[in-house]
Amino acid sequence: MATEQRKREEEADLCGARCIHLDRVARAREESVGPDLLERLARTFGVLADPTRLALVMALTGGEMCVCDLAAFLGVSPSAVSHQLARLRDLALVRRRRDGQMLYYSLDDDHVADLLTTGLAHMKE
Amino acid sequence: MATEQRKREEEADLCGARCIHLDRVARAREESVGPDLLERLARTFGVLADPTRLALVMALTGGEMCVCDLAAFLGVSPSAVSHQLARLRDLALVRRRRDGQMLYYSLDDDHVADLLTTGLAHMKE
DNA sequence: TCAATATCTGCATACCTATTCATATATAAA
DNA sequence: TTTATATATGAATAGGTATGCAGATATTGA
Repeated sequence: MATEQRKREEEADLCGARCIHLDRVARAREESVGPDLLERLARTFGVLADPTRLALVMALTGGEMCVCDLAAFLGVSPSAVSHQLARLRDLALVRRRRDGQMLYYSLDDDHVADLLTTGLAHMKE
Repeated sequence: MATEQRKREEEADLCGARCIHLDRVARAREESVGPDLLERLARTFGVLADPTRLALVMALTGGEMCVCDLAAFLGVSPSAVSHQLARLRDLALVRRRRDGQMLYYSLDDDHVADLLTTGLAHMKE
């Protein structure tokens, strides 16, 4: 970790920029989160970066739905929806409940809906 | 718009799923946002979907920084940072202020920081 | 006006991802 | 146990994207 920071400082001299405010760069480093958390957070936002999948998540804010409901709503194949749901599950954005042959999906917690409302609030300005 | 919904309903019969809860699908449609807004929102999350660019935005939560500061902090070329900042500007996530030859970037509003904190809160569970 | 610095942008490439198809798994009913 | 339905998953492909490089633009100062 410390070696990586050193490496970055050296590269700073090589990349042609010489106007660096060392204090601000240092503070940004102190406040920065670890690479693993950063990676996971980026993938979480990445899940919301597709219109189809975003519509899927927004639909679930109204309550649980099964895979075929979502496929009908989105106008895509159940297979595509299942792939997308697997990504959402992998990042713990949704959870599922089995009832017979069907699986009902819902949002994992309130944070997910919060992200949508905050994002929408930013649009309206 | 109405024709598009009809099309989706027809496709629902073709894609092999027959367990549809029409009421839930209908409600999801009523509550859904327009495709343009959906597209823009998806691109907004997409901007936050890259670890490097996410680190960039998080750095700006601590105050404004110029391009070379960010390049040094991230360990990438000023060119790459500039490309990324262009995307962030395009979606109004950041704004810039010129002072002489340098451009200082900062977050556009509090929503951006809110997205980060909500996302991080979701990680810690 | 000319040179230097900081930033921007078009192009090319390597990587990532969304979808479809085919197939596998799981549950229910006959 | 066989069949049908609902969902999951691996592989392949097409489209999107992050990056670096080269050149362009903007501001400053001589």
